[in-house]
Amino acid sequence: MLKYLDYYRAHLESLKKSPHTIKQYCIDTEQFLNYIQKNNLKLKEELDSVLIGYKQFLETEYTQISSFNRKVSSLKNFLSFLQDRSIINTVPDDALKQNKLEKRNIHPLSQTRLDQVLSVYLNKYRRISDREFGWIALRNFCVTRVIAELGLKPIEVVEMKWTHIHNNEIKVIRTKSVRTLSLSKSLIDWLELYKNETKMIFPLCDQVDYMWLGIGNKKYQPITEKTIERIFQTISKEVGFKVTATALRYSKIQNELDEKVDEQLNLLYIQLGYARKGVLVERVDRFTHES
DNA sequence: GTCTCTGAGTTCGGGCATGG
DNA sequence: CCATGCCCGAACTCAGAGAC
Repeated sequence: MLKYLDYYRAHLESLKKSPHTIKQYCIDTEQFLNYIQKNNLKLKEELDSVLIGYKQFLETEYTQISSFNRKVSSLKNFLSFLQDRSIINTVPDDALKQNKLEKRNIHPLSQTRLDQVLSVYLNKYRRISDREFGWIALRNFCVTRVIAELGLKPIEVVEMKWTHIHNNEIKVIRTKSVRTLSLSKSLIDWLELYKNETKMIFPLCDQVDYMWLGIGNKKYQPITEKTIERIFQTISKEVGFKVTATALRYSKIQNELDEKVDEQLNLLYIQLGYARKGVLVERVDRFTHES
């Protein structure tokens, strides 16, 4: 049964699908084939009932509708691959309908919690006398400040470069877009301080444009998203509740919304790096104001 | 215009490796 | 030992395109 998986992978590769897609499709397909095997089902003869059972399995397994839909989507792709090779007769596409997305609430951080989060590395920085660890605390504080203030995603943070900053503005450069955000006076001062401290630790840092450097086994290399993730893991442990970069980003969006009126949404979605207004509107819809 | 699906990219958690 | 990179599987998010 699992031999189909190898054929399928070769098929996807021949279509020059991106490695991400191939990987995800194969994970999904392997899961499907394992399900059939474990339950002693026949793919060809019992396809309709297999699909009914499998959809139920997915539904109970994945509470996120978007995840469920992604699984169904790749299952559909796999089944039409089988159909093209006459391994199955038909792809019953009504059995492969995606579920409707329902709204899930986003809980932005309260101001109190936001302050707690920001103060973790600030306090460390003030407390620590060791030169290197002090610098790390300063770096991590600046990273959290940047995310809280600019609402950046982790990937956008690790790609920040000094030359993207001009006066009080920073350009956030993505594959297909650039947006310019303004920096507060306070943030500029912190970044300036961080830059000077960095020079003390890394004498040659002038030759590196990346803003956020690592101190471990890869000196003079920019940190990765993983390090950002770990910064938030540490913060979570200290404050006693779970906080992620995404939560900070959403909190920033909500703060912006509180200040801006509806018609300015148009500007806001560009500023926050959404390609369409719809995405932001959907997100806004999910905010709850209980906190 | 708005909704749906798809392909691709990002985030997350956790294990292991490495250089200081 | 620490910080952090690298890798993996899995979940989640996003954007383009086509359907309605």
